[in-house]
Amino acid sequence: MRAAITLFARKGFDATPVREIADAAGVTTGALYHYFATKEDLLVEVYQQMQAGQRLRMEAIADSDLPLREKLHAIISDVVESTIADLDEAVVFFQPFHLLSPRVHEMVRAERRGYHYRVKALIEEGQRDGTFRADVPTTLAVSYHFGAVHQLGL
Amino acid sequence: MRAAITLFARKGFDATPVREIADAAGVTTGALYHYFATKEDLLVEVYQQMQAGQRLRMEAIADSDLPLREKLHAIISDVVESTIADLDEAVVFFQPFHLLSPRVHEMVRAERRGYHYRVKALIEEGQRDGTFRADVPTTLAVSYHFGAVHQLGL
Amino acid sequence: MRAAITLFARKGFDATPVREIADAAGVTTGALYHYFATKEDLLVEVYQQMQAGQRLRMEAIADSDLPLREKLHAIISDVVESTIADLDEAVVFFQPFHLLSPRVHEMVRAERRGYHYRVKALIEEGQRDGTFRADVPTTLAVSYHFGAVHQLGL
Amino acid sequence: MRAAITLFARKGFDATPVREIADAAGVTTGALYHYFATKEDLLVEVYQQMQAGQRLRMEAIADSDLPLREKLHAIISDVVESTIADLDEAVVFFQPFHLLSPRVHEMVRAERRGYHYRVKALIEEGQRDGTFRADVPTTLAVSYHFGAVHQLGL
DNA sequence: AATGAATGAGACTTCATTCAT
DNA sequence: CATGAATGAAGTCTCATTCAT
Repeated sequence: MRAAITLFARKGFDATPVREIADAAGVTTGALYHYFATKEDLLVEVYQQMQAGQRLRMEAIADSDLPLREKLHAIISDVVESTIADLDEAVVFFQPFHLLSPRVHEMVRAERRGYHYRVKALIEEGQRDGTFRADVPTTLAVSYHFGAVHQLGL
Repeated sequence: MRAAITLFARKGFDATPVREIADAAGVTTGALYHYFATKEDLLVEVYQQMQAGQRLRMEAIADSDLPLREKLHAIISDVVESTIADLDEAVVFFQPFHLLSPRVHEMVRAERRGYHYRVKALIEEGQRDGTFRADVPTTLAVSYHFGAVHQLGL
Repeated sequence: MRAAITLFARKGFDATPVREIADAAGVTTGALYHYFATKEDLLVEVYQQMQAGQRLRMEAIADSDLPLREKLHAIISDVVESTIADLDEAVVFFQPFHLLSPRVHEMVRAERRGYHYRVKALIEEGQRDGTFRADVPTTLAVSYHFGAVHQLGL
Repeated sequence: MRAAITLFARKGFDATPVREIADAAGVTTGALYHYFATKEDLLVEVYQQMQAGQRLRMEAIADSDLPLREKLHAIISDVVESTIADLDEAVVFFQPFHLLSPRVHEMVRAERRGYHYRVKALIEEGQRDGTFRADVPTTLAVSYHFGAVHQLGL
């Protein structure tokens, strides 16, 4: 999966032959197909692993007892830091996922929805208790900042 | 080129057979190859057309005699509007271009650099004459806002 | 298609690589796939051609104004003769078609049904007008004789 | 071997992966290869088992002290009955064996020859002592009737 | 200029078979 | 004896590109 991430980041999914992934990983294609039924399956598992990691870290922060303002700061920082920490992973992760198979597309969307939903809840909590301004649509705020962050990372 | 944009947006460059573009355009592959030497050439011309349009509109605004603040507003608005006006084009345009061929990559980078350079100049002008705050790195400001805008558009 | 018939007869469908058919036909695999979308498609067309020929000849006899007894004789003779005339074709044709794809299977069954139905009608006509014995189930008679003939041919 | 027969009957030899046979039999491929050196070997043993059974039953009848006419009747009946009793086995058994490996091919031919030889001997005995008509080529009679029977069975 | 059949390299995937454990 | 991961050759099919007409 490491090899796959690196190559998908560098050349894109379609432009990366399975053979090359296998070589980079030091296995034969046969062996690779022993563990991943399909090239797409490999992609799916890569995404799942990345998303699970990101979600877990976010939830740990959200469930902590930091003040709201610091929670949000920590969450955004985590995105920036993890992006920088593994650029290949980030490149794959923030790829226009509508180009990928419908299966991956739907999976990413679902995860993303959950992620945004949780962050939105935090902001709304802040708006209610006066920590944050309440005169801006929450969704817009979320999208705008994440968008900016992602773009910076890449 | 219209057909190519639509298909590249929907399925990605690698996943779009030349044959399909030709069919969608109502020509034969032979005819298509008469005008574009290569599939990649077609992509290059698509990018050039899109970039030329965007740059021209930006420069018209920058060279106008609007007040600085309104110039920047108009430029950003133009990005948002043109994104919305032709989503397929936008999807192709804001694709991670490092995945495309080195040739396209370099072309896009060069154009992008020029575009940012011009916008940065406007901001710096504003910072000098007191229109804008001067305590933020200009580059960061540019990237952050364009990043946010792009992300919103898609 | 000639090349395909020969090879399918000699080695069976599964055991015949597309490459080999193309070579035998003196074309490239690419060209072959230009005309037949799939290896299975090629098989389907081979069957259709064979069945159309056989049915046409049978119907010509059935619609002629020969006496009934001679019609049946001619039909059976035609099966024997065409079997001998092109053994490769016969080998493919009388293969256990349930092993082939469901699509071919169903097509062959449908044709076969039509063929048997026509022959059965002739026999029944003969039974009604006293030309043939009427104390044997028609279906059994048809199956028995065709079975014998096919087996002899192969 | 049971599993193999079922699958060979249903999908054909070439279209049946060893893995699937092993799974159906509830063993691992490794274990299967412990008992059969080759996929083809498995096929050979399947055929041998089927042929041995059929030949033994035939010889028991031929060596009995039934009258000739009843012997032949019993032999044909046995073919019909055993065909019906295990259709999967019959499907494999009456497959166009020239498609199988030369080794199996030759084995089947040899057995078949022996079988036919014995039956032919019975018929000739009957022709000499006047039980059967002697104005038909024996070989043709044998082939014709077995062919019909096989075809009916399948 | 247009056509579209042909090319052939290369992609994904399967599978009989082996072998260290 | 059994396991099942690993091997790698081979198979089907796709597709960018060419070229005679």
